[in-house]
Amino acid sequence: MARTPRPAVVAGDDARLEAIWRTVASVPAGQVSTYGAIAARAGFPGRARLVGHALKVAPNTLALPWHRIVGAGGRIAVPAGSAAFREQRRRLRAEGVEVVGARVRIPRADDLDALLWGGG
DNA sequence: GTTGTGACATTAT
DNA sequence: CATAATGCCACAA
Repeated sequence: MARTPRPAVVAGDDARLEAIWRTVASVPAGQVSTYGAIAARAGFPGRARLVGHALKVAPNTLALPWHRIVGAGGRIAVPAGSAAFREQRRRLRAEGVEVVGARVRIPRADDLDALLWGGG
């Protein structure tokens, strides 16, 4: 048979991205989450970078709330001053999220979303 | 196959 | 709060 073991319908990489996309989409408006939390929720603890990559390669048609995903401590992960940064800050503020500099004023965002997802 | 970089996290200093 | 070091995985050259 073919010596190219290249499964056309392999769900290796795509499956992970889909899982992450779904988790990101599950973040409620007005609430922010972190890469680590999303990764853990998607089933990939410790793979925060994978989340970043997933968002980067995420098709625009999914309309994922990427602006609700911030770094640890509510730190915006995009370069301050860039178009993405302003866009994210603008969207977060539009959803009632207080943004100061390159940070969102959400106390213990990690614990909060974890509690929200774990308790209800 | 190695190296460098990255929309990251955590711990230590 | 900033910097350095380490871990983690995916991708481009």
